[in-house]
Amino acid sequence: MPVSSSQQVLQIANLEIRPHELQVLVGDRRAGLTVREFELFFMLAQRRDSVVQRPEIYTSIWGGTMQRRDRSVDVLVRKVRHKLELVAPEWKYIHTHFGIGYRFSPERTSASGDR
Amino acid sequence: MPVSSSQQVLQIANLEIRPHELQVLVGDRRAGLTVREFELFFMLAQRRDSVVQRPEIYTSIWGGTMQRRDRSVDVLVRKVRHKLELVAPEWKYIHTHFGIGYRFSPERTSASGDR
DNA sequence: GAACGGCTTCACCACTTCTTCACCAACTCG
DNA sequence: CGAGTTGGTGAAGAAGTGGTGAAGCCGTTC
Repeated sequence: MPVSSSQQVLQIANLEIRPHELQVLVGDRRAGLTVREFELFFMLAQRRDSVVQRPEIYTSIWGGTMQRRDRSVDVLVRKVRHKLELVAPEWKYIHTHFGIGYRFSPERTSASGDR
Repeated sequence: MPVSSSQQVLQIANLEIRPHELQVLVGDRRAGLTVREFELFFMLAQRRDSVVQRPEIYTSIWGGTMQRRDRSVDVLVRKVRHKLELVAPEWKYIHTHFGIGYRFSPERTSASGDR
């Protein structure tokens, strides 16, 4: 039977994203994201290289409308970044666009060892 | 006559899994799983290293749709883990992924660093 | 019909994750 | 440069999820 595109495994840069398992892998290492964290990361990854506005991110994950000054998205981004840094220290995936939102674009940083 | 792939004996780590006998062996020791327990274990073992979501496990064993808060899968996992620990105390086979499901990956638990 | 084994359900508890808050750093604009 | 706004971060309480032992149910065996 066919697999919907949202369930297909994504291979981006050094990442393997498995929607069906809610897993993000860097080589043989697991990022260990929670369900919410994965939803955020996957949602951004699907829109690779585009800036996604905060309210849109919020609605996509929590549904409903984001309140002004709600920090839920920021906190979630922080946690995802942290966990990814543990498994891929020399990479940056989520970039901040001040006053707008976030953008997923894998970029290698200037650290030495790649593993 | 030919044997379907799901009936082939699986050799994984220190385990021998015989689908046609519904037996799991560790060396010459039998795990002594019941039919249900074997179904669970075998189903996960066939998907080695992938995270299988709870509702999928449920459907695979009981059929139908898993109710929210249904603990059948958890309890079954508990029993399988227990019986395997009796025959292979220094191994872990079934790993929990919080909020998602379970993953079969044989790992030695004793104090010897490997990664 | 009593004993037994396996399956299901329940309740309690430990642990993980989520949400919110406060404080500080970074950025924008005049 | 200074005021105001936006994002980064750590922490704490709340909420959710899984581990676990045991009781009840059911069919089978003796």
